[in-house]
Amino acid sequence: MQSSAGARGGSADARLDAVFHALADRTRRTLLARLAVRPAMITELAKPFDMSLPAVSRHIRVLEDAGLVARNVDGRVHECSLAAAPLKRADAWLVYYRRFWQGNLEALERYVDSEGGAGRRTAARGRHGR
Amino acid sequence: MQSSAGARGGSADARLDAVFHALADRTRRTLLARLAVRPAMITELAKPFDMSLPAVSRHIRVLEDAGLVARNVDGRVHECSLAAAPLKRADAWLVYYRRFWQGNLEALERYVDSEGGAGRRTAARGRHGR
DNA sequence: CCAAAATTAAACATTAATGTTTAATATTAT
DNA sequence: ATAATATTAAACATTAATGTTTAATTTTGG
Repeated sequence: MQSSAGARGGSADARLDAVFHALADRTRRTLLARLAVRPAMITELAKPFDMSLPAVSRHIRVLEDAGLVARNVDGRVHECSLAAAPLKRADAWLVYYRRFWQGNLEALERYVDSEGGAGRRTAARGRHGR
Repeated sequence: MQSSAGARGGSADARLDAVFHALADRTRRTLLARLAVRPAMITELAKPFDMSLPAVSRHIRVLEDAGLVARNVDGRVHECSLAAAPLKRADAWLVYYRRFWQGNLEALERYVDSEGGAGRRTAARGRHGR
């Protein structure tokens, strides 16, 4: 697979940085949700937002750079579509922590035992103030 | 209980923003991985990093604000521990897109089924027997 | 009491992220 | 050829994010 436009290029860490950063914005998440329905062009994607077209255009660019959006230029129209592969990466990162909230204590206990650690449960620990 | 620093407070969107933003940094992801092993105090957490202690302290604060780290102050020592609940939120967001990379319809079915609880929809029940 | 230890607060310097508005660039349609 | 479309590029203004270094603050061990 060649390195074309978005997503690739950096280390695994840099790629995760890009993906999580792309997801850390409501507008961009909304764009992804929209693209999950079906592909659309920039103007169309921008319509629902109370924001200038260039601004949305750049949000899409961020998504594209993270590899989350693929772009197919046809004349003056740029058709964007969802490219979920990088989400798989995010999911793969996340899966490691799933055991901490799934209540699957067996896996956690097994792990803690193997570490011989002073592990405690990670539910809601004490409050804190500052 | 006042709404102090961590996690809650904002809208679902704001919370997701905070979580994804917190994850969009290698240092912070490394901190979480470390805390997944066992709780630790700030100084201890900072040691492995080639960065000043205050800098790490602030990374931890970002994680705390996202609700990903719980802090238990004991004297001058702040013991931090992983609080994975917000990751569940991120995971819940992500799961919607899982079908886009899993290529099979089982994932979609799993998703639709898991809609049960609050907003259950019966549409795709028993579509394609398996 | 006093110095060491554990942390955060302050004060700064830099760079990244976001939005806006106003061009500039291609493409198409008339 | 022109004008209308679809998009990005530029130029700016602002605010957020990160790091550093140098104080404060609060505890704790002697």
